[in-house]
Amino acid sequence: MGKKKENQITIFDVARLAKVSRGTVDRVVYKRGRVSQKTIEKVRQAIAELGYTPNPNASSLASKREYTIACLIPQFREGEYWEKIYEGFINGARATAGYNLNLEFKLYDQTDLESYLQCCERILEKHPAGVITNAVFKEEVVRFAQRLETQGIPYAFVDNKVDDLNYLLYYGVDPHKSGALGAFLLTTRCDVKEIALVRLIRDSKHKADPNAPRRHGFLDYIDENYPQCRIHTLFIPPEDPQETYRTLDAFFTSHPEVRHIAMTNSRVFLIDDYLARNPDPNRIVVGFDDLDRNLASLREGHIEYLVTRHIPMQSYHALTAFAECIIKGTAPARRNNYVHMDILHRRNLDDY
Amino acid sequence: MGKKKENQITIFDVARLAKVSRGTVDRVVYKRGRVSQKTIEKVRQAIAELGYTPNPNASSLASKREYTIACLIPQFREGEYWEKIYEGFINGARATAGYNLNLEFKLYDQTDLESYLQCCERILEKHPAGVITNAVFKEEVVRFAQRLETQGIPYAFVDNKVDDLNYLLYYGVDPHKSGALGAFLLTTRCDVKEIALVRLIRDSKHKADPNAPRRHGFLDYIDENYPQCRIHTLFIPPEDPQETYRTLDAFFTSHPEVRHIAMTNSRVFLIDDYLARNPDPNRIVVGFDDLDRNLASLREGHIEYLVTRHIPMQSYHALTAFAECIIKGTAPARRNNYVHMDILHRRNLDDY
DNA sequence: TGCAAGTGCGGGCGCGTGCACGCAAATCGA
DNA sequence: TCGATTTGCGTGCACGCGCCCGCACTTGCA
Repeated sequence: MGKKKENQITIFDVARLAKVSRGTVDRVVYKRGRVSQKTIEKVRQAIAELGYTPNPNASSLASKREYTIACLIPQFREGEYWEKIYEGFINGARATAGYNLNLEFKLYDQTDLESYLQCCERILEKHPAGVITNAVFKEEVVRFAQRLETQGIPYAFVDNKVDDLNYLLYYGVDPHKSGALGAFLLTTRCDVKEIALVRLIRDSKHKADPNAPRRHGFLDYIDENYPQCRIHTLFIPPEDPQETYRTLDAFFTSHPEVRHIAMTNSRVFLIDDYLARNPDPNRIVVGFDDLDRNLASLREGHIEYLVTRHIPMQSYHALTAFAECIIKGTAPARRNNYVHMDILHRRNLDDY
Repeated sequence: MGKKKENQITIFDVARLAKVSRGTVDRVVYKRGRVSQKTIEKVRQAIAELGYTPNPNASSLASKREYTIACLIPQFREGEYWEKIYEGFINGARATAGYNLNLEFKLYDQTDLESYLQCCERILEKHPAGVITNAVFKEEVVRFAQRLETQGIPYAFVDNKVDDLNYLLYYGVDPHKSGALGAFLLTTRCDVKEIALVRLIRDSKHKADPNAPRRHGFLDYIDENYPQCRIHTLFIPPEDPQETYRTLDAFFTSHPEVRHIAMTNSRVFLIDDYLARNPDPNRIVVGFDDLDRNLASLREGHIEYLVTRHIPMQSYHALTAFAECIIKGTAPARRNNYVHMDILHRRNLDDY
C-alpha cells in the first residue's frame, strides 16, 4: 500500500517542451482553433515525443460538457429482447461515467411506421451529439440517416444495419451465420427428414420482417446439408396462447413423425407451453436469443439449444465505442463488429 | 451537445446537512479516526440521506496512494493458458485506472515447489495491498494464506481455489461441470461404446494434478449415461511430438473402431498433428480451453467442440472486483463467482 | 494549578484539465 | 495613419476530493 505516484505526463510537460502555455496545448488538442500553424506543429511534435494523453479523471472532472446520445430502438415489455439492449445502454453509460453521457431514449412501435417517424423528428429537434439505432424500416432509416448527415450528427447501428449508409460503427451478430448455427445444432449427428419451422403471424401491413436473414441462414444450411429434408412452416399468433396451442397440437397430431422443431425469431418461449404439456424425449427444439423466458424453457429441458449472444454486450459496446469516437473525434477501431454467438444448453446455463 | 452539468452531490452537501466541515466528513468516510461518535452518526445519517458517493474522478485525481496487488500465477509461454490470465489482469488494471493499481507479477514453475515458495516469500516482503493467486500446491497455499491473514493482507483466487480458506473472492469455472459438458458434447445423439481419453505424462515427483476435477466430471458423466462404455486412457509426453504421434498411431491402428476422443487438460492441440495427418470424417474430438492453438485446430475441423470460458474474463473480473473491495473496504457482491462455460464449434468461432 | 498529550474539527493546498476572459500583436479598411 | 477587428496566446478559476496542518478544547498527571 505504497504512496508513490505514477509518473503522469501532464499538459504542463507538453507546454514546457513546446515553449507555449498549457492553454495553447489545450487548444491544439481539442482543435479549438485560434492557434497559428507553426505553433500547432510544435505542440503536435511535443505531444508525440512525450506520448501525452489527457488524464481522463481530471478531464471529466473539469469538463462541464454533457453529451446527449439518442437511442432509437423498438419499445419493449418486460423480458423482451429490446429490454436487454436497453440495459446494455444503461450499463455502458455508467461505465463511461468519465464522460458525462446523457442518454435520450426514443422507443418506437415496430409495427407502426408513424411512431418511428415521430421519434426521428423528436431526435432531430434535440440536436444530440450522436444517435444509436437499429434498422427496421429500411427506407425510412436511410432517409433519417441522410438528414442526420446533413446536420453533421454521427450515428451507429446495433443489432441490425443498413449496409450502404455512412454509419460510424455497428455491433451485432451475423444473422445468416447464426441461423446456420441453429440449423447445425438441430440436425447434428441425425439424419433429418422433416423439420417444423414455427413462425409468427405479424399483424403488420408493413411487411418488414426483421428475422428474415436469420431464417434464410437456417434454411440455406438445411438445403445444403439435407436437400431431401421437408420443412413444415407453422404460423402462430404471438398474442394468443390458446390458438398457438391448438395450431401446434393439430399439426403434431397429424405429423407425429416430425421431431425437429425450430423458431428463428426470438420467441421460442411461445411454444413452451405446448412442449411442456406434450413431452417427448426424442424431440429436439432449437431457438434463438436468451430472453428470460427462453432460458427458463431451456432449463426445463423443453428446448435443447438456444443460439444467442450476450445481448446487452452489443449495446454496451456500441455505446462505449461510439461515445469514445464522438468525444475524441477519432475513428472506431473497427467499423463492423460481429459479436460472438453463444451456444446455450441446459448444461452450460447456470452461470450465464 | 448541451452544456448542463449533472447534479452531483458533493462532500460539501453532506457537510452542510450534517453541520460539520467537509474535512470531518472525509474522516468519517475513510475511517481516519479523530471524530466523536456523535459526529460520526450525524455524518453517516447525512450520507445515507443524500445517497452520497465520492466522485471517483476527483477521488483518484486527488489521491496519491498507489495500491500494489501481487499476482501469483504459474509461469507461461506464448499461447498458453496462463498467458490469457495474465492479459486479463493487465486489462483489469487498465480498466481500473481510476484507482492507481500497481500489479506485481510473480510467476512460479508449476512443477517446482521450491519456486512457488520463493515467490511467496518475495510477496510477503513487499507487503502488498492484496494477493491474487491460483491453487496448485494445496498445502503450501494454505500455509501462505495463513501468513497473509496474520499480516492482514486480503487474497483472492482465480481459476482454482482451496475451499476452506478465508479468501475474499474467487472467479473460475466449476471443473466438474465443465468436464461433464465436454462428455455430453462428445457423446450427444450417439450410442458410444468406446472413448479414447488422452492424458499427459507429467514429470512431476509432486503429484499435484490440476486437471483431475475436470477429468472426474467427464468420467462421471460417461459412467452415468453410458455405463457400458469403455474408456481407453492414452498417455502422451507433452514435449515430444514424435513420440505423441507414435503413441496415437499405434493405438488407433489397433483400435480402429474408437471414434470418440477427448482431452480434459487444456492441450488438445498436442494431438492436432496426428488428427490432421489421419483424417476421418466419423471421428469426434472434444477438448478444453481456448488456447490459440486449440482454436486453430477447431477452425481446421480436427476438433469438433471446445469447452471453455472466456479465460481473460476470469482474471479481469477477479482483479477489478478485488481492487474495489480492497479500496472501499467492502465485501464483494458475491464470493464464489462461477463464470459461464462457452461451447465453441467451428461455426461460432469467427468472432470469439 | 500548570503543562503535556490527546481529541475534535476547520480550512488550505494540490491533483490535471476545460473553458472563459482578456491582453497584445497583427491585420484590415478607409 | 488610426481606430476596429481579428488572430494568437497566456492566465485564472472551477471541478470534487485526499491529505495534512494547525487551532481550540478536553483530559490526565504531577
